[in-house]
Amino acid sequence: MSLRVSEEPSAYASPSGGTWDSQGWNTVSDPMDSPLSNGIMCGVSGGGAPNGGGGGGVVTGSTSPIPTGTSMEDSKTNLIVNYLPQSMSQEEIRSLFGSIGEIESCKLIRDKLTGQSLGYGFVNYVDPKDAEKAINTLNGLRLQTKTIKVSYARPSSASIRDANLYVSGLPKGMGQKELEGLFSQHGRIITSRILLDQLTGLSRGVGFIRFDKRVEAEEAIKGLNGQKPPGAAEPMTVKFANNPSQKTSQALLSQLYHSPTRRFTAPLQAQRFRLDNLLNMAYGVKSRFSPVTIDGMASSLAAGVAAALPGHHHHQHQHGAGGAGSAASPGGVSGAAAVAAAAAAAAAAAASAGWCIFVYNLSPESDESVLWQLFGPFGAVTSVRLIRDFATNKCRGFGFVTMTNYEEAAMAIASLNGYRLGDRVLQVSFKTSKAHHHKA
DNA sequence: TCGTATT
Repeated sequence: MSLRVSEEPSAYASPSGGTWDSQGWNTVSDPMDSPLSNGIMCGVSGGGAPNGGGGGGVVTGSTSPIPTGTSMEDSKTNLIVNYLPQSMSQEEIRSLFGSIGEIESCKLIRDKLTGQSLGYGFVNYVDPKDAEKAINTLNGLRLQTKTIKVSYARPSSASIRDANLYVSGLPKGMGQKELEGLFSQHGRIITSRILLDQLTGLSRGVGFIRFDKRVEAEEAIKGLNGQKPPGAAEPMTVKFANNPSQKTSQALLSQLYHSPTRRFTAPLQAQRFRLDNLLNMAYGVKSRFSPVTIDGMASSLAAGVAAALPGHHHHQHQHGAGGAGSAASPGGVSGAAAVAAAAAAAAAAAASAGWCIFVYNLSPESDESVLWQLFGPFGAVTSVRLIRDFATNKCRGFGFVTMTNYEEAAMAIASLNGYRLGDRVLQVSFKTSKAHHHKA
């Protein structure tokens, strides 16, 4: 069975740079306004606002990290991590959660076709104490526009799949608690959310309910679809939610399919946007100023961009006659496949290179998570490294953070340099000795 | 009238 790719450019294949993962600076909170000690929501919350008052404010949802009413015998070390930023890789997750304790295994769930992150993953610790510590320290951590959720994973089984409901026609005045009250008679609710209008913050009258078990969701549909909520004038619609990622798979494939011929003919500027768009779609790489260079593919583009960047000490690449177009498919045998491979290579390079930032005047008690907390809200963080004293294992007062995108790194530096952390004033700058850091 | 929660 072959893959059918639409000939029509889909709305998602627009080269004009629009992405469904719209992350903007407007959603990045000012660190001055949210001290670290308040930036993390710990443990079991009694149902307070899950978004920490910041972020996009598009949705409201429950984030109780510990499954109530379930024995935890089988989930003392294995965690599920939800609401991960689109650009976060498995290795970044390992880096983040590895700062808590030894990890037995770690897996980011990806779309089978495109490799796109589905926004959640699993971290299994060796020691149950570390799993508990990860929930207490990392649940509610804000990374980019997301607030991650860290909770014990339920035992995997078919009965808990496809248990997510989409509800529309809710009274605008109905809140999350009332929504849960309505649905809880049919089973245990894992998450609920009501979508809010971006501008007004008011309910859009639609939401999601995820039950623990699919049978519970089925019963809820039977009992509530077409019913009027208490006091409501109109009936609501309750149905299974769309299966995620279908649309994005199509979009990426369509994008790849339409790319090859244009790669040869488009002017340089257009090609740069196209490459960026490809990266964006493939891995959520946002910036047009990625420091990545891809040998034989886009090195001249990258060099050209690099030359225009202040404070960028990137070493010069020899850009041969091939230039930007030289990586396109040989002989056009499999254009889409070639571009897909090139995009994958570019994205892999993007994931392993970046802008290295020097952070000075950290307290001896600091750990890696503080670096994630400080820099995560500004954009894609590839890795953090806290320098410790060999004997005491205490922080020697400095560390390094690698960020994927120049603009995000620059914004982080501008914002965090001089930031008061406890009784210390941080010094934050691009690392000066080397151009940028490549992970081993 | 649809965000990304079970390897």
